[in-house]
Amino acid sequence: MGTTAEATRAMTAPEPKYWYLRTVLVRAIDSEFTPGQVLPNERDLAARFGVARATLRQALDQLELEGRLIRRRGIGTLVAAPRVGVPVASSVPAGPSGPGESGGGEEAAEGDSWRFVGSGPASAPAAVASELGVAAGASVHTVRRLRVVGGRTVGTETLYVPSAQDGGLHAADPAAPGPQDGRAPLGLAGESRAVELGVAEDAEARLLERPPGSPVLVVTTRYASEGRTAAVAVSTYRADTCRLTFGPDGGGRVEVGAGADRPVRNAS
Amino acid sequence: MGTTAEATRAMTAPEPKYWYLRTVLVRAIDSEFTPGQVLPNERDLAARFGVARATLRQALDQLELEGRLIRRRGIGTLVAAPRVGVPVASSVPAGPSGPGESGGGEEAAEGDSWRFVGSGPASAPAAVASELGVAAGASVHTVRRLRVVGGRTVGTETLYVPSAQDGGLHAADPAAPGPQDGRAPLGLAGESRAVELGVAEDAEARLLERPPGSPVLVVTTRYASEGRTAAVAVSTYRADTCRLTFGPDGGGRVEVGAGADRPVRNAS
DNA sequence: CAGTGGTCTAGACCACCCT
DNA sequence: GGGTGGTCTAGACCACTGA
Repeated sequence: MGTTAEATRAMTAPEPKYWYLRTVLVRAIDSEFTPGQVLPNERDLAARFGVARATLRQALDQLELEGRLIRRRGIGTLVAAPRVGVPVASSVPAGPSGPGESGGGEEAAEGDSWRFVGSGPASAPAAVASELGVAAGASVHTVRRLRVVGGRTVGTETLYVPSAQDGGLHAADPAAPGPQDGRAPLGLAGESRAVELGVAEDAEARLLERPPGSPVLVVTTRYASEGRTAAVAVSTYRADTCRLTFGPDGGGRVEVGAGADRPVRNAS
Repeated sequence: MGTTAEATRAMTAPEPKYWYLRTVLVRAIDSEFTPGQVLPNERDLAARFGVARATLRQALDQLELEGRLIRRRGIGTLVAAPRVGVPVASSVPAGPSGPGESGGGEEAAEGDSWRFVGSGPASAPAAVASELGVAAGASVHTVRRLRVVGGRTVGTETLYVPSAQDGGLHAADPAAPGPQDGRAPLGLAGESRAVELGVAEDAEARLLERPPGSPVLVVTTRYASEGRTAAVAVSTYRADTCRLTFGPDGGGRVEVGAGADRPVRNAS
């Protein structure tokens, strides 16, 4: 019984203990726990599995990275709810009954909005400068806002616009407190996006209510106008709680718990 | 001298050592090293900074997660090259001079293709089943392929198609070895995608030439036909080396080293 | 073989939360 | 105060690489 796992562990380059623990914990979480429930504390778990606490923590680190667990200092380790689907606008005009107050949501936990934080001039970071085609360190106009879903801050966004063109674009200032639609800031067409993994720096971590170093999904959006990049937005989303959704249908409404619960990656 | 950092460390909830180390290393990497260069070994670095090796490793873990470092057992710790931009097709018809052989790339390191791995029936994982609207565990047709960029395997993809409709769709089998275009498999419109963070399981880790538990970007694509989901594809991309690009322009060609080197996330 | 990163241990102290 | 997760240590052994 259960010899399968142990046999695997014995031969062919022994599986690390922490990876084995992760497997066991995944099964336990999926079958015997429900979201919000607290797991036994780390010292107990380590003792129960007969490993050092550091080894157990290595397994928990994995599960937290996968968004299956949430660890809170002073509280305990909780089973996480499925990730919330966060629409990343895709040039889709806000449909009838614009989002923000939900127009027929599937869950109670709606409420998708942007919260204005601040704006002002700043010297363009290297990457942004090259993207905008301005000199490195040149002064650009920035707008900072937060993405709030279901009362939780899940992301941040900084919009960079060359100071020169500010006048023309600022007319319909996109990130002002007002508009809560998921549409593209600025009345521009031809966006292109890139998504990659990053970690939250100090200031950002505070905004996202996470410790520094927490994984985030970094979305870089280029807004093109007349063939040139008119603005760049850099957004970061909590990787633990967010599933970014793209495309025509995902462009408007927050999905929570809808659709697949977990990414699937076991063929055969 | 350097009192700034230490003063910060002293007051206001002392910054963890590993986070401070990360900051120092980031600066060193960006200024004094070039991609491919090897760092001093962990024991030396730890001694140099006056910390335990485990603490230093915590800092290196962060940097590896950010894609700034690559650690190879038996070799050393290398400075990573900027992430490669991997186009995620967006229903854009392959332009003239279809991708695959490059039609005017900006770098020599081109070569973007899919490599067929295998196909066959499989019982649908829960999440896929619900997405396709079939019974959990129902038999579905699967196609597995690898994304190869510049000779390196950077991603995997598993396509799930309900067995019932197989006949009709299979006519233009999309994932067969032949077609190397970045276009959507199946001649379907109305895709929608979701991106989230995951970790590579054992089999997948081998395909991606990474240890189990490595972070991956999981892309779930729904292919709609006549308002219903006709197929689901689950792709995973190495989070350390990939920057996923979306949109009209990013839809065809691999960017490497083009554009921004690093995501920018320091407004102020 | 020597050198590297990967894993694991046993223990300590700290920061935070709740009662 | 008592319990929790977060950080850090000093040391050990293993697995892999390359000469």
